[in-house]
Amino acid sequence: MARRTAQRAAIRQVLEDAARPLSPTEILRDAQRLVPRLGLTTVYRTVNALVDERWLAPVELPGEAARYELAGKAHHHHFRCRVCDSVFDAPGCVRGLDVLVPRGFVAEAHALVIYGTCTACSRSLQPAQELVEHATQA
Amino acid sequence: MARRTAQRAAIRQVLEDAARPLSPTEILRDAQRLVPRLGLTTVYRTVNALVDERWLAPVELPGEAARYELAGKAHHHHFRCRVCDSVFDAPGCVRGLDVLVPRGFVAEAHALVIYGTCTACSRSLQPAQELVEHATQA
DNA sequence: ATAGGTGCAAACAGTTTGCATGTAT
DNA sequence: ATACATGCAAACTGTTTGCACCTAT
Repeated sequence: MARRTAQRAAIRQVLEDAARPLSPTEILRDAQRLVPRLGLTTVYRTVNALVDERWLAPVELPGEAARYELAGKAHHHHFRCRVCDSVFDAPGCVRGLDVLVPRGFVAEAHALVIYGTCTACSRSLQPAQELVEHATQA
Repeated sequence: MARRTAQRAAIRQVLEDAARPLSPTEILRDAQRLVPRLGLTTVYRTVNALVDERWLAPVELPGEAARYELAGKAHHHHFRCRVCDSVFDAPGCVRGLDVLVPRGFVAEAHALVIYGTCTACSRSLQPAQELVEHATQA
């Protein structure tokens, strides 16, 4: 990461502006508005480099592509909307995780993902669900 | 899953005997002791079928291949050993997850993975770590 | 006899790497 | 000028699919 290039600036910009963790393809899509010729390879290479230098933190999710967010945030977890597939930060943590750790095991870290419906999708889902039920009954 | 075949019997056997969730390759390795000609394709197909008919439950992990365990267990979570990469059940759950859910979001499910060192690896790690420190200092 | 199952090889998706070209320094 | 960065295409890994052969029913 020795040079200042347009693509790197664009990628950093996108991640700084992001309200939530982004996947490589999301980063590509957003950053291409700034640098249209940007390739997915460069996104991967840059993101990996930014993770290595601790500017980014990977947000890994069960059975899915990792998302990336700015490093250095306070300990938190993530919420994944099942409708729009977006991932959001869920600030805070819970106590008493120790009771889950089997005897003799040593816990060092944990990852928690909450699945559900985000605000925007809850709103637009209401009418959609009615339609589905309607269609199913008909 | 209409027919009773040697490979399916072997796969089921392995999963019934397993003390912890297994990945497709782990299933293959173990089941090949019973049916040497077994192929990975069949493991995938069978596992997927068993998940469809709710005999198996997938255990999906951040950034890793899914493991599979018998369905119908009580709600629980998982512990992943960073030394041997095995996954273990972590019985129980924690309360108070709701506080993490952003306002307006609707939570439906959650997944929790605890990372650390399992009993067996904690034991064998002690001498190994000393070796590492020794080597590093030297 | 025949529908269903198996295994190989090929297809696939997501990610990484090799290499020739381009560009910040 | 030159080392570093980019983008394409090819390689790779884990998983799925097509197809000819096999086998439980």
